[in-house]
Amino acid sequence: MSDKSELPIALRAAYLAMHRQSDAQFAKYGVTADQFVLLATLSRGDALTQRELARRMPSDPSTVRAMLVLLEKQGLVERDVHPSDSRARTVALTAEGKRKFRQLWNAGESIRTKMHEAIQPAIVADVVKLLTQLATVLNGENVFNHAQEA
Amino acid sequence: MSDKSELPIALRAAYLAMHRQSDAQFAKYGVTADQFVLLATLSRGDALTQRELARRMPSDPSTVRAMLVLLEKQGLVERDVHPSDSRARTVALTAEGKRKFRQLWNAGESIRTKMHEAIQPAIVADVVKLLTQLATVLNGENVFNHAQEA
DNA sequence: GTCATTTCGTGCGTATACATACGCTTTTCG
DNA sequence: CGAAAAGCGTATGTATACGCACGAAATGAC
Repeated sequence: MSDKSELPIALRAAYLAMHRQSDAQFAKYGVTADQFVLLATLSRGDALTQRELARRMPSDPSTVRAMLVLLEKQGLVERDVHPSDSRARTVALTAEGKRKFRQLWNAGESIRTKMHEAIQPAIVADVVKLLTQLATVLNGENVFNHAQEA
Repeated sequence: MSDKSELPIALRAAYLAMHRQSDAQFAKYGVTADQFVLLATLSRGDALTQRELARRMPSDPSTVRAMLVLLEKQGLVERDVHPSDSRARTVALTAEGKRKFRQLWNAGESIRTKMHEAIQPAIVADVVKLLTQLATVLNGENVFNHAQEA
């Protein structure tokens, strides 16, 4: 209880449960839970570079590349050369990608609803803030001061 | 905000941050974050079948098998035939596995501490309960009644 | 007792997650 | 201007995560 092991365990169990359910739900539409995350990220900021897309997911650039290759084959995303930076490539949803994402969004509603059933509505915002702080602290930047790091 | 997308996003971000930090921390000892989870689970219930081990992690049996093969090569776990069920195999930590786990536990202390810095001590137990409920609901069993499922 | 069902471990295939190294541009700075 | 540094995408390798199918053993139904 005070061995501090419960929080990591519970976080892992919750995430894996969500991921599994999402995969199962989205499988009917031929995409994975993580592909959904990518499509959702794109739908909220079109024409991102692969790097920026990876940063926002958040995920690894080389992972994102592999996902983009698959999604491109499915015709859901499109990659073009960056207008000003010839190193970079911009990524955007295709028309079909946007359509598919709307479908997926609806298909995922039951999962989002389930998750909100587990938490009292009044504290959902607090939980979100808390999880975000958890991520922030773990990623190294102290919440209270952005100062020195060993 | 009320589109219910923030909670899944925050949960994902928090878990991935924890996983990355754990991997980085444990890499010095030649094991991964997930291998640590497996070793920890074994240390709390020795001589489990592979199935039971997978159930407790929680993880997929075929994933666990792959991990066991690697850990066996490292001499951290040992598999024997089950005394009464010749289909099953029991898994247990070796002496070196126990030693290694103690090392890993200490190495992980900074991460557990970091996580607890992000959450007020008074509500840690609530957060754990909440995450556990999240997992329970997602895994299908309603929290309030264990009744009919479509 | 026999046979259908369930359960256990395994093997295979696909998709993520990440580290690392590499080639190529862009930017920076002397 | 020109060399060094940093940034972007790519390719490869390892470890998870999971579904699915298989053979073998245990369990149930009758």
